[in-house]
Amino acid sequence: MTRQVTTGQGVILTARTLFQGKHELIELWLATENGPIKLLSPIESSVCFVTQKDSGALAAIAASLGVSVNISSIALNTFGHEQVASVKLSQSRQLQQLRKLAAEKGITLYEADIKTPDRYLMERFVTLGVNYRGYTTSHSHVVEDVKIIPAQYRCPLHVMSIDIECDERGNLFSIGLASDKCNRVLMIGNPVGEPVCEQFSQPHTLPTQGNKGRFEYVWCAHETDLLNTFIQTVQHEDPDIFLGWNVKQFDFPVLQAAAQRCGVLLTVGRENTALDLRTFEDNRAYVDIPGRVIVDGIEGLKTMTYQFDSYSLDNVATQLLGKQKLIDDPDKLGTIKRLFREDKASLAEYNFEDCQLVLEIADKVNLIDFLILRSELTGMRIGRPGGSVASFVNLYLPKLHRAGYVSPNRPLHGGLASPGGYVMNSKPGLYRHVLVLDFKSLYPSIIRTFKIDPLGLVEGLKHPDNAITGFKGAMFHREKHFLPDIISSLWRQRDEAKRQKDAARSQAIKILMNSFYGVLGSGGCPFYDPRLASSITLRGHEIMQTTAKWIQEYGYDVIYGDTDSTFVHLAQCQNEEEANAIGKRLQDDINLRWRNKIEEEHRLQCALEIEFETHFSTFFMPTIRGSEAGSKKRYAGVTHKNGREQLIFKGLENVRSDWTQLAKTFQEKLYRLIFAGETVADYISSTVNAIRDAKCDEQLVYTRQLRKPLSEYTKSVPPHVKAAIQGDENNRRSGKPLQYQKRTVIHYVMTTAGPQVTQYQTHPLDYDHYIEKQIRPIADSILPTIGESFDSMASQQIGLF
DNA sequence: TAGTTACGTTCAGCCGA
DNA sequence: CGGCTGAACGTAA
Repeated sequence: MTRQVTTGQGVILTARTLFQGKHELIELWLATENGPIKLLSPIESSVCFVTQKDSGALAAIAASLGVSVNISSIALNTFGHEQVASVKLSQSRQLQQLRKLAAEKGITLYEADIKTPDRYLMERFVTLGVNYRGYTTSHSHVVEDVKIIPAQYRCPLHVMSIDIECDERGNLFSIGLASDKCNRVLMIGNPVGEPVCEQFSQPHTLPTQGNKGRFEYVWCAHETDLLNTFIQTVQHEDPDIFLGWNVKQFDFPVLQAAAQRCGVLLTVGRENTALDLRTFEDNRAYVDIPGRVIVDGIEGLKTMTYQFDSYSLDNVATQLLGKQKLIDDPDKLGTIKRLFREDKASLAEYNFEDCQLVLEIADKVNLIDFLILRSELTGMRIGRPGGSVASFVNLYLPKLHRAGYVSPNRPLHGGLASPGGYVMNSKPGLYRHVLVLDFKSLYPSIIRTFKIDPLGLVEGLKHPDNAITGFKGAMFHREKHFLPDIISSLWRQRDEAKRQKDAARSQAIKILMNSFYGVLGSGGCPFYDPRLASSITLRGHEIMQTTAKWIQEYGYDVIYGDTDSTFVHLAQCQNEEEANAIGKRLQDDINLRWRNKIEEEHRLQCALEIEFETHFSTFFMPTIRGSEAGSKKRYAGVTHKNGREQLIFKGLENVRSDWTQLAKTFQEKLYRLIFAGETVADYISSTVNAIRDAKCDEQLVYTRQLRKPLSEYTKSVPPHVKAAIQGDENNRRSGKPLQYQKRTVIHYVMTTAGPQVTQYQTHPLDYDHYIEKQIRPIADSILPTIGESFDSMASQQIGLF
């Protein structure tokens, strides 16, 4: 067999370790403009480190386990300045065994938790795009003995949206697939309007068209047929990315269970490899498909920092696209089962619609672009959610090795606490003309300016004469550091992305920059050190307090501030133009003063930047309930954006998902009236009347999360838990599946018999409860500022009952 | 298959009247 | 019954 040298470029879709007898291989699947390519690269050994003083003892432990290791000295040190030796194992699977026994004998291994493919890629600085060089043999798409280096490379990826329909036991009804090239619903049953016919167990023979020809039907005789048809379709269409809604936790696990039941191997991976599903005790599932990325829309939106009250597809589609799903009913499962029995055309429509909605949502927010950019920046694989710590390690570790250190291990018990942001006491009241000045990306700018960095801390403590003083005893070396430069580079890239109006790139960079502080303050990060986190946050305290002092010296009143923002009341101000001018001047003055101060006191270049961001023409800062003191993290105000008046709520009931719609609407209208200087007595009394007259019943539903399993509410039983217990009691009695045992959302109302889930409400709504608990507190928090009270205004009504 | 702390509100549940 | 404390939740940044 002749081996031919081949080279090329691609983007990494999946990476894993393969075991071929005694040999280990890295397998990378790439997407290229000429189709998928599989790269194979032999790994000689997997590496971790041990201090040289422990290396003899470790060798003895390895020998006792029969593990063959190669321990050799290397010019690297721990952060504690101990010399280390590299530990090479030919069988990486034995590493955890070795680590465990070593730990029992008090020997620490370093970097033993880094997965082989991750190390392979990070040591080569490869994130997403690669140039490869290797050899092809019989299969032109397989390249062996590969060498890779990073490349700026992109090619289009083929995204296929997938959604399944099934009953509560996971018996499959249909599988919907949607992409640029393939729009199909695979359905168990017979063609719509056709008589029952055995021959339709042969799929693909007669695709009929769905509504308006948007998709084809493929009829399947039974579950096994459906699964095989699904596998054939996937292999034929060969997508790079599967996209779905909760697809990792639901669709693929259900498909896998069905496949096992039917004795089918779910060979949906490239080269007909099988899907790999691992489930854990807490019911979480991890799915891998060799050669294909799996993107969950929900995880993706969360990674992009989108937030929704509910992540149901219906709700997110409504919020983002302004659409409704075909079926929006409380008994969704019942409807789906009925449609499967009686109206398969409608079920197919519904199934396909969901596939399309996910594609549209992904399109709308540029999800795939974002994930690709994130992968390029961090080295996380495209479909991987979270991974802030792993991203940091990916970026930092290879640089650290080149500076002569190995990574420390993460603290055993989560590490010590470290202070967070500075929140100023507020001055409560109703104001005209309040400015908000924000430090842009405060924590990243502090890291940049004051050279906060794990290596910098080690080197700074070693050479305090050439270091910047931090907090909690920290010293940071003036030159030896990585993070400040990583942030500076990201900052430049972000400015460039903004200039090119590349929102996805700008967003991906911002999220990455902002994750660095969180990572350094997390006990889950190997570089965690309270001196790092505190040197960021406590510098933030100093900056906030000094800024507020300066503003007050100019003669303006600082009424509040939180972490990176300062609220300034302009008592003498007459109009918006004047306010804007003052805001601009404050911004420029403060920036100049910080530049000078940091140059003078620290001989550092200031990267801090304050920005005049908002002018509230009217602003309300409440007191803490039942107190004279000003509140924190709760306020409301009116801004003017593009000539349009906008009422903004922060932290108040209006933006809280656990208050009723009644309360939110009431608060918004009440504030509008008060801000406009109008009377409120009529509005309040009419609202109270309307509640008692049963005119607001639809708005009285409470929505709340059950954030842990129902059985774990042992210390107290709050209302939503009471409702959940009673709801599932009803379910149990009527033989229905239990709804509230796991973490979930609950909708309930307050009745004269206490909290009840909406589904099983037996008693009348307790209107007094809603007036006292949803209306009164909202009125009470703002009425005193206009010299009124809820009791005096609602007294006529209350007197009547 | 590990980003953070700070904060306010409501309610349950306990204690002592 | 009121007063107090802590659990639970959701939020700001």
